[in-house]
Amino acid sequence: MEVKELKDKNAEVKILDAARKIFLEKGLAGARMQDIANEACLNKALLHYYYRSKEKLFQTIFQDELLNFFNNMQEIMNAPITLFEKIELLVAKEIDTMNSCPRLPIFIMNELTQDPDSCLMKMKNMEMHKLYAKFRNEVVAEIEKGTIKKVNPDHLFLNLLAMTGYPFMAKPVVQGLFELNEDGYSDFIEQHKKDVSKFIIDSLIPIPN
Amino acid sequence: MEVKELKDKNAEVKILDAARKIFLEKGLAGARMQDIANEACLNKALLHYYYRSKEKLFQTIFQDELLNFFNNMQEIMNAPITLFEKIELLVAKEIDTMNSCPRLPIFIMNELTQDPDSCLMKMKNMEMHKLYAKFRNEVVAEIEKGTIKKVNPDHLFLNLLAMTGYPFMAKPVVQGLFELNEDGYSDFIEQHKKDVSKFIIDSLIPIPN
DNA sequence: TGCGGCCTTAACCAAATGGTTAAACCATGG
DNA sequence: CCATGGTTTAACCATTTGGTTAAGGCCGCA
Repeated sequence: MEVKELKDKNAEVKILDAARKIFLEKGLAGARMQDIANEACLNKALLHYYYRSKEKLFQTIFQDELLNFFNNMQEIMNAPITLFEKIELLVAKEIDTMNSCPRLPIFIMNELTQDPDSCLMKMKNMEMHKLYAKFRNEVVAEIEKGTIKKVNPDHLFLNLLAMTGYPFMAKPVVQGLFELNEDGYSDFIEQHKKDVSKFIIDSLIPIPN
Repeated sequence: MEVKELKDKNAEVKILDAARKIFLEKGLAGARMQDIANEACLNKALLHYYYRSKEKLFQTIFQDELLNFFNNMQEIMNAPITLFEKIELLVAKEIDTMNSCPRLPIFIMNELTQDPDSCLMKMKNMEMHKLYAKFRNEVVAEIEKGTIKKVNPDHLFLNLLAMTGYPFMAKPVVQGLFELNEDGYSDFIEQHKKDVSKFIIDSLIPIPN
């Protein structure tokens, strides 16, 4: 029985891993069930045995990746650290996550764009807004204390997400624009991590009188 | 002859317009030739008559949109205005362009990700790097004059692109996060336009002694 | 060893999809 | 008024694709 369970799990996991890879690479519309089966070294019928349809399999993967995508945020938002530390951590961890899976952000955003209604629902379910409210409140509090400049927290947070996510979504453009090969791109991203933190935090430090 | 030419153009243009709409909406893999034909109120065979294949039709559209996407940059980079004015103009015009076609950036980036090799080639053809070099040189010059802080022009420029492009690419997330309906989103983007310019320019102004 | 139930697969199916073709259409010029 | 050229269409075709099924395999168990 143990051996069988192991095998089961392996089959299911193999499918999931393969599906993740193919869907991330080609998106829902571009992915073929046969590609996933090949990637998993399994028969196509297996996919339908474990997951009823392409759509179901996709939703399984997508839900997972969406959580993955916003996971760091959850942790960091609730950590007992200063605002500046939160910003630094958010930037660093977000970039690290994407570095380990560069197609994640463009995949997520593209599929969400294809089906924005389900997006709003999912984000409600994940209580994204409540999560973000913590950040916003802290920014407002710091402004009232006078420890940071008066800025709009919404735009601040969006800019943070933008500067961390965009370099991955626009990877080919970045490589073309700055004439970077793969190694050069990696180095660039590593610099970018520090640059973004500094950029944001500098923008918040009040002008000394 | 005039009438026929008019008709010709109308048919070709109708196909192109329809294709643009469908491809932008669903991407290359998700778009169906029949969808395009329906959208254009024409027979599917017409598409193949004017453009040999789906791939050819797509390339026509894509090349066009890529130019459209980087068009503002070209103009503004060469204008005889100050660096700060260039930054303001870049942000404003880039956002205006995307506002009139919100799916453009995610479409471009997603398709480029699907085929990064052709991306590098296209960007070489468009001399993007030469175009960007103008901006970089101006930043370096201003730094040497001491009129702006010492910053890395590459990251500065990437951040500019990121903050302008990301809000459109991540539109569903932005709407979910800040609980915005369509009107609220439009207003938010309009604020964002000003916010980003200010954010960048403030980050460049040297700290007064 | 053989029974029984879950796994796995090759073969198959219907629908969708990109693409072709041959015939009809239609304005123009002789 | 017909011949001619490009233009438009309905019907058709081959392949791909998501999905099904029925037969066999494998494993623990008696």
